[in-house]
Amino acid sequence: MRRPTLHAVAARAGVSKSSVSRVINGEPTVAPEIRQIVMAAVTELGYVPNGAARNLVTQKTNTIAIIVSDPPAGLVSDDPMFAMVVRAASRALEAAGKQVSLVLAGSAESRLRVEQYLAAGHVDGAMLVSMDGSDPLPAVLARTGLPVVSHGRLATPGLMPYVDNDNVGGATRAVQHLLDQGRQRIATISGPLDMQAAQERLNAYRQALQDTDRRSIVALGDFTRISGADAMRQLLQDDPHLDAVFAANDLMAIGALRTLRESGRRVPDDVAVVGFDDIEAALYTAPPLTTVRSPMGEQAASTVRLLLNLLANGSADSVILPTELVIRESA
Amino acid sequence: MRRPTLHAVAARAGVSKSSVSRVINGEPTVAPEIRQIVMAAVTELGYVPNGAARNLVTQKTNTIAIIVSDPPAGLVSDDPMFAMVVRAASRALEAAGKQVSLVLAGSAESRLRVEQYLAAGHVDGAMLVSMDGSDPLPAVLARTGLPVVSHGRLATPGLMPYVDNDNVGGATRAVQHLLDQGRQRIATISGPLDMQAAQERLNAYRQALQDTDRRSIVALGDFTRISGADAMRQLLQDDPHLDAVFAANDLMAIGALRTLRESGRRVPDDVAVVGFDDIEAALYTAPPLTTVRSPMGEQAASTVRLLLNLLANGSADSVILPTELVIRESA
DNA sequence: CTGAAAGCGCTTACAG
DNA sequence: CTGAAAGCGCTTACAG
Repeated sequence: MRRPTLHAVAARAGVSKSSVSRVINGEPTVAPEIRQIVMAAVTELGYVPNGAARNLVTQKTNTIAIIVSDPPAGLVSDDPMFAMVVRAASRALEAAGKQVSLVLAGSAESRLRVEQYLAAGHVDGAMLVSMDGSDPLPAVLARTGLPVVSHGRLATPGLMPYVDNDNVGGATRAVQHLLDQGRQRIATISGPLDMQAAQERLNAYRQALQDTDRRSIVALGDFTRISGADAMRQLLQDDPHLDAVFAANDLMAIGALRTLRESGRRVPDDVAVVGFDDIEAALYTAPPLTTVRSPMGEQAASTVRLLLNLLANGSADSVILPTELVIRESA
Repeated sequence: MRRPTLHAVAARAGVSKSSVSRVINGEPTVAPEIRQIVMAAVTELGYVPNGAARNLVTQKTNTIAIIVSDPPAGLVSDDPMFAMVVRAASRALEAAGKQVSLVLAGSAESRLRVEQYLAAGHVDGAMLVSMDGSDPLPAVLARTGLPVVSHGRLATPGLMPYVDNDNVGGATRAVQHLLDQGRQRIATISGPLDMQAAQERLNAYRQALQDTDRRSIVALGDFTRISGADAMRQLLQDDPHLDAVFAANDLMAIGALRTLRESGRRVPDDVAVVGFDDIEAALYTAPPLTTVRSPMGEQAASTVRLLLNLLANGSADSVILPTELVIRESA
C-alpha cells in the first residue's frame, strides 16, 4: 500500500491531473464544482503531494539551511546562543512556511559535504551562524550564487549581508563603566581571536584603556565557562592586584566568577566583573552579573527576522544592532 | 547558466547517462577507462547530482527529522538540553551521511504542518525530543509507518522505542542522600507534570519520603530557572523551616539557589539543594551543585548514537540509562 | 560492461 | 475553465 499519487486522486475524482494539481495549489481558475469533488477525493485518499517530485519540477525546495559552526574539539557544547538562535530561526522560518535544514560546519571534510549539499539544490538559501574567521565556507557559499546571510559579521567583508551587535560600542561602554568606578587594573578575558566578535571586543577594550594611562592585561579564552575560569586564574597570577575584569562573553564571566570565589576575592568589592551578551544565566550568578545586553541574544526572535528579511529581499544592507549596559551587582 | 545535468556530463564525456550515473554512484561494474573520462567531465563541469531528482526516483531522501517540542509560550529558551541533544544528534547523523531537518513541534497548527511534512516523504525517519505527554504528535507519527524513535520516554507506552534516563532511580538516590544527611523537611520542585520525566521524578520523591515518616512538600515549576526561583519562594512561605530541596532539574535548582541566597539562607548549612541532569552550569553555581548525572546530558553523543541505532535497525527495544549521584557542595 | 528506454510524481505552457 | 502532453533530472531493469 503505497501513498496515493496525483494520478490516483484524478482517477478517483474523475478529472485530469492538471485539475487536481490546480486545486492542490490553490489556483483561482478552477470551477467550484471541480474543487469540491477533488477535495473530497483528496481527503478520502489522504493524499499529500510528494515533496521530491514537486521540488524537481518547480526547481525550489522551500527550505532554508541554518549552518552553524561546530566546535572542532568534538566536545558537545551547551552554548546558550546556539539554542537561542537556532530556535528563533526555526520558528521564524516555520512561521514563513519554510522548512529548516540544520547543518553543522566544522571539519574540512564536513565543509565539502556542506558545499555539495547546497550545490545539490537541497535548499533555497542559507543562514550562517557565528562562523569563525578562519573558515573558508562563507566565501565558498557566497560564490555559489545562493542567497546567504550571516548571523554575526564575517572576517572577510562584503561576502554577504549580516546582522551583528555593536561589539565595539558595547565593549567600550563596559570598560568605561569600570573606569568610572575608579578601577585601576582592568583586565580582560578575550574570546577566540579567529572570531570577529572576539576581535572587536578586545580591540575596544584596548582602545578604551589606551585613552587612560592604564595598561592592558589580557588572557585568552574560547567563549566557554571553563576557559573563563582558567583565564581568570592566569590573570590573578599575572597581576594579583587587579581590581576589574571585562570578560568578552557571559559564559567566560561565569567561569571567572568561580575562580574569583575560589581565590577568596569578593565581587565586586575586590574585583569587579562585567560580561557580554546578557544571557539568562547572568541573572542567576552570585552576585548577579553586570553585562552588555546583546540584542542578538535577548531579542533573538526579531534579530533573526531581520536576517531572514535580508535573505528574502536579496538585500545587501547589513545591520548593526545597538547594545546596552545592564548594571547589576558584579560591577 | 544553469547547473550542469547528468545529460551534460554524458555529452561531454561521450558516454551514456547510465554510465555517468554508475560512476557517480560508485557502482563496481564500470570500466576504469570510462570511469576516468567521466570523472574528468564531472570535475570539469563542476557537476553535482540534483537532490530532488534523486530523491524522486530512489524514493528516499537520506534525511532524518529531529522533532523538538517547542515551548508554546513563545518565549525563546536557552535550555542547555536543547543545545546538547540537537548538536549531538546532528553530528551523529552527519557522520552517518544523513542530512538533518529540524522541526519544531508546538501549536496544533504546527502539528498539522509536521504531519504533512513527514507524509510528503521529505524524510526517511524521525527522532522526537522531549515531547510532552499531552502532545498527540507521537501517536500520529507512529501511525504513519515511518521509523521513529523518542529521546525521552513518552506518556503513551508502546508507540515507538525510546532512550531515557533512569529517572526513578536517580530521584530516589537524590532524596536518599538528603535523608542520609538527616534532613527533616525535604521539599521538591517538580517539573511540568505533562512531561514524563517530571512525573517520574516527583513520584520517586514521594515514594522515598513515604518510606520515612516525613511529609511531601511540593511546588510546581516548568523546568526553567525562573520557575525554580518562584517555586522556592513558594516553598519557603509554605514551610520556613524546610532544610532541603530536591529540584527536578538543574535549571530550577539554579533558580532555587538564587531565592535561597536572597532570603539569607546558607546552602548547604541551612538548606541543602540537589538538582537533576548535571548540566555544565552545575559546576559553576555557588556553591557547586550536587545533582543526579543524566547520561542523556553528560553523554549526549553516545545516547544519541544509541537512539539512531534503534532507528536504523527498526528495533523495538527501548533502553533506560543508569544515573549517578554527583556529590558536590550544595548537599 | 554499456546504452536505450521507461518511469519516479509532480507542474506548466499550450490548445481547446 | 479543463485536459493532453511535455518535461524536471535522475535511476534502474532490460537487452545486448
